Amino acid sequence: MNIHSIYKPSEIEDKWYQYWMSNKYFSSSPDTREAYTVLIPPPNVTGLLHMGHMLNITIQDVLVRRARMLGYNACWVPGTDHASIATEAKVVKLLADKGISKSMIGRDEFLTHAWSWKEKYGGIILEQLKKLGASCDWDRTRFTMEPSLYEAVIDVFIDLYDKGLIYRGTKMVNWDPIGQTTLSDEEVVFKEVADQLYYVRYTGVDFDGELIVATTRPETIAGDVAVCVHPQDIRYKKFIGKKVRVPLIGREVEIIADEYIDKEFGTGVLKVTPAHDMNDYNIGLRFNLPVIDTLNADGSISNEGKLFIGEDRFVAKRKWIVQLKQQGLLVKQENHSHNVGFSERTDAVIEPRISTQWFMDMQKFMKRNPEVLSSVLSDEVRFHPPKFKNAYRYWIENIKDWNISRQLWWGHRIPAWYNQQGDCVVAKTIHQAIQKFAEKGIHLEAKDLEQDSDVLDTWFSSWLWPISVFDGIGENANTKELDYYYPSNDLVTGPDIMFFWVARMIMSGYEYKGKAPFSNVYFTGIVRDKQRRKMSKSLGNSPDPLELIQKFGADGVRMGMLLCSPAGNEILFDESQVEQGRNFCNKIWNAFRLIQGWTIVEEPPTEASIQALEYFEIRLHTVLVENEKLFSEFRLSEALMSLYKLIWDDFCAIYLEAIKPHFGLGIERQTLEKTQSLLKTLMGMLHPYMPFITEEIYQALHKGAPLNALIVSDYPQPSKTHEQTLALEPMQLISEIRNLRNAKGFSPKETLKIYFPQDAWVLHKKAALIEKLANVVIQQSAIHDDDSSKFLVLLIGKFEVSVVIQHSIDLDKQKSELLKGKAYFTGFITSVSIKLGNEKFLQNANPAVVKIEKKKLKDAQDKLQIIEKQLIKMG
RNA sequence: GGGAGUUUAGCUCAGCUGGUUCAGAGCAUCUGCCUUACAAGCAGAGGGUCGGGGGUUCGAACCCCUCAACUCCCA
Repeated sequence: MNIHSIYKPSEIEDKWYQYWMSNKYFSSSPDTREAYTVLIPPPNVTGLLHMGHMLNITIQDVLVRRARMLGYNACWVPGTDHASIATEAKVVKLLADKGISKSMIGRDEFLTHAWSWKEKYGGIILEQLKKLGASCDWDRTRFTMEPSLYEAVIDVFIDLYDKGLIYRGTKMVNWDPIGQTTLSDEEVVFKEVADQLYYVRYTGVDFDGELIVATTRPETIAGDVAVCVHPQDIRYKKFIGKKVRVPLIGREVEIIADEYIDKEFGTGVLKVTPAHDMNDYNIGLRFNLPVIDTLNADGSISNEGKLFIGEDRFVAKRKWIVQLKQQGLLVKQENHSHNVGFSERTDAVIEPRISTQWFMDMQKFMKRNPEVLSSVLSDEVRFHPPKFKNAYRYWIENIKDWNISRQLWWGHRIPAWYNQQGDCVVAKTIHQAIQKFAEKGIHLEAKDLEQDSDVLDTWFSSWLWPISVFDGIGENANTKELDYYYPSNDLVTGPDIMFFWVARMIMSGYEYKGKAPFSNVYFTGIVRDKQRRKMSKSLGNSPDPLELIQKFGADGVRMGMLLCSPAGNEILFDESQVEQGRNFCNKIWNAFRLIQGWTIVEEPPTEASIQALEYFEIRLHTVLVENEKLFSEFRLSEALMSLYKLIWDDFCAIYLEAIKPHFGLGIERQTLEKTQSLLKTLMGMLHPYMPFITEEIYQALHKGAPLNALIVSDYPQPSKTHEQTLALEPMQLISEIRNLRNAKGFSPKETLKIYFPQDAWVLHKKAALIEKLANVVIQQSAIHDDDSSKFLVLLIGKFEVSVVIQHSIDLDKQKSELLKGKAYFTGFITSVSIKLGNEKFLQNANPAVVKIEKKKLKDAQDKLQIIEKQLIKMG
């Protein structure tokens, strides 16, 4: 058989993906088996596959494929998220390039453009996932804005409104001047910014002198309605109740006092601008101050701003500074760094802004659903790693009302209707709205009504994902599928959306299903480059995932990503990791080639084959048991590593080398068949991680006609008959003989003679294996030669192994090595003896520990004795 | 400003309730090998005062205190 010596993933990957798809192996429908459900964190329709997805999807696929092989009815639901702000921004830009604005074309036409954009680009990311091998049930692909999911969101809104959990209110909210919409608190990202602190003169009106106010935002001075000092501040106590003049504007405002003021900050005097700062707004409420909004929605100065009207806020800021300087009103400026909020989506600097929005009353919601917190604290919903529980708890305990309206068109339109007087009802259709108005005693017609023009926060749809993908919520709920698949099992996502999404899914789960939507949440790390920088488009430090797959193969990439990504840790991506994955594929490929190339002879298995098999089966059993435990703890990378070592070291380097026939000879039938079956088992164990190469080899071993494809065959189970422990001495002996060859420069081709005593039964049991792997011949009788220059002695456990040497050896070096050993064991014996001589140790330590210490002492004494005997022989 | 976490080999990380000869793994490095599956390979080796200091204990990488550095979250 002629198989290429280099594994070529591109030649087989598409073939197997097609095969799995056409055989419907990914699809799931309810049956008598137990369900195993995973919901994809829906990527944005605007998104392209990046390294974060690669990691995330790989982990999910490993879990899903493993569950499928374990006999669960595995269901992995894919889909995408409409991403209001991001998508709308893309479409707006696309239209702007053609000279078209939203207001020119109106809502309906804009949405037509948005939909066609979605149709064109929205599916790209899902196609990319297929290249990675994702075994999603593609027939179940959902989109958060498709009709039934849209309807579910609207129904939930109405339901929560009717329950009194949603209200409309006027509050200070986060305003994104670029997206021109409000944002929830979670969508604001605070960053440390190096800025200037400006000291500005406010001259007294009814007193001589002035107050100096330190501010970072001179452009909002026009909105000042007071200045405020601390009531206990002796510097300013005398001015409280007097008036100052607002610089450049001339407005007279009062000097008020409030505990909120930090006496140490700046001059201890704060200018109060309720329209543009959360804290100022609160002070304004306490003192019943007016609100002067000096900014427009797009961040330019409004008419109320008096100066530089229409200029952008940042331009206006510079102009204000110049003007203040010219008028001698700027005392000084100094460097000052502070935290500034940015829009998560558009990166615009957020403006606090008073506006009327829809909110969800979270305090009330949490009172109805205390399990949202308790389930996580009690591990009913387990976080991996658990350290994220703290952050979750803090967030829930300090939860703020959720601003759910967005001033956008792309999204779920809020089902609220207003008449010309501004009265409002919440209803699914205009007809129902008319009816609800009628119930209030207001009679009107459709033409008198207008629907709220805003849409809902994207997360207000994603939080229903675990239920809505099964059409399990809303007026037309069909609970047949939901009852079977809900709750899902494991959720894999990044810690950055713990509040946005994970927490809220738990909320909707309890509100609508009375239980959490999943049992495990696995938080992946954030993928960074070697310099610990986040992977980002602007830095250009992210490799193109598809190119990576092209170059290293999907299996190689999957393995590379997984090897270095324990749960919750950051993963520092480097191409060398994927290279390791590729090399591993090649190794497996060549093991397969070797086996396929053998010719059969009708002979019983050799001793070496039998012994190698005994060794390997114990290792196999151990790793299978180990893997079960590691999987239960979501320690995927460790499980993979142990599998890597099992295949590379135990299977290839030891087992295959031991059974390998000498050149020109054939393999015993029974050994070959056993070996093929072992390789099948290994392919099964590895399949969840590296689906393509394992399916290829598995099928080839079955000559293309297996009973079941590997993807749906049984996951290997540890056998009960291999509980014995692995005797390490033979392996140690092999390794020491090889080491000796290396150190002394003996050729691996030269067969050495060795001898070990009859009572060294652990070695005798593996005699044939030792002979083959170490290239030695074991002598049956002791080597009688007083000339110690003719042989070397190795200490294996407590057995002396003599190696006959034809070459002259360096006796002094040999002796000094023995002396080193002597010193070590003498020291060791001393320290253990002291421990065992210590009354307190004997009293306090666990008896088992004492026993172990005694054994350690005995072993060390034996070894020391052997070394000493050796030294005496050498003279 | 408040909170959480991290610090173990050159790099990325394991190390469970303090006790096996416990200081580990992979990668990288170095040495020797193109040995008939694989140089994307084989056989070996070296490498760490477990961030610093103090304490508790018969015994500390592990528990406590303190200092330092880094990361994340919240305001």
